[in-house]
Amino acid sequence: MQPTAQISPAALSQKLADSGLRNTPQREVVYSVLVGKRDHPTADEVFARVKSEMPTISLATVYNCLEALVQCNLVRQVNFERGPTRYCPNLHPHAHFHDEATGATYDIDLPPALLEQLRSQLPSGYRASDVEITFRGQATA
Amino acid sequence: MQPTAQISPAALSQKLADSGLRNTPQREVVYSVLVGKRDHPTADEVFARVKSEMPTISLATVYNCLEALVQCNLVRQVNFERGPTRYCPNLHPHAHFHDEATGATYDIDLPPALLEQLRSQLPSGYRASDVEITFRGQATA
DNA sequence: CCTTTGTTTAGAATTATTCTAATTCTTACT
DNA sequence: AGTAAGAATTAGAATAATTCTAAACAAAGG
Ligand SMILES: [Mn+2]
Ligand SMILES: [Mn+2]
Ligand SMILES: [Zn+2]
Ligand SMILES: [Zn+2]
Repeated sequence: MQPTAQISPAALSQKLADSGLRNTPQREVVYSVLVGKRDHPTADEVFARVKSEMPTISLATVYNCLEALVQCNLVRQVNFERGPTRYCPNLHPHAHFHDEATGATYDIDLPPALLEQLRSQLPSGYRASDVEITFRGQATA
Repeated sequence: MQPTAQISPAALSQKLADSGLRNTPQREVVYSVLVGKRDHPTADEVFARVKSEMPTISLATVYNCLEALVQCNLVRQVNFERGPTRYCPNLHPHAHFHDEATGATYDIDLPPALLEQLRSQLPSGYRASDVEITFRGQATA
């Protein structure tokens, strides 16, 4: 759960450019907030964290920035039931564990072979671009 | 994808009673609509189908009935991203395939051994009461 | 019957998110 | 530099799914 390799501002700009998007101070700070505390915050939580660094930013902009980061594949959206969307900058394929008691979310690494095994369960004709795995329960650690 | 074994009204009543709930005509028709067409309908879709049999039912009641059926474990809720909750009367452990193009949802059976393998990936201290697996992609069948 | 408790219902409220339209910023040309 | 065009930001309104509220209705038990 240690902070992931932060990509450089230049790399961020490049990734955005690859999707036809510009870099902006808002996008940089939203991204840095996400990598700074990888606890799968909601847009509201990101907003609160970003405001302390950039008090004039608006919630709409936070939503826009998050959308931009998702679009250029620097951030993943994570959903539990109908709760607010959460944001995850961990790009390695991984599953999520949602602790029902505390609401905390943990990344769970999965061996690629297991993911392949899962995919292989699909009947022919089903082409999956993505597999999403969520554990729900209680973490006593 | 054939209609699953319909449980009898008596069994439905029993299941409801087990959770301290009564059976009602509304709950029976909501349940029968779900088993009648197992395409993972939303509450709105259930509402539309139920209305043709019971035109006076309200949307609030459909939500209440669905909640009751979920509570007594006759129906599962299924969510894709932030879309409206869908309802599934297939009680066997299974995954879902969500066709991005058509919006259709298919049940995918999984060998219990594979589910066990997934669970075994959890670090000690993580007790999962539930695993949820969703494929996203395109079904050409 | 009468009471209690559960259920249904219509409509209001809530919540997360998206949309709108005005302003500001960047970029690229002249 | 000066200007036009396109992008991004912003505040606030709108939307959509769901839940809540409070009143009416129904069933069950004494
Ligand atoms: Mn939760
Ligand atoms: Mn879809
Ligand atoms: Zn994650
Ligand atoms: Zn299903």
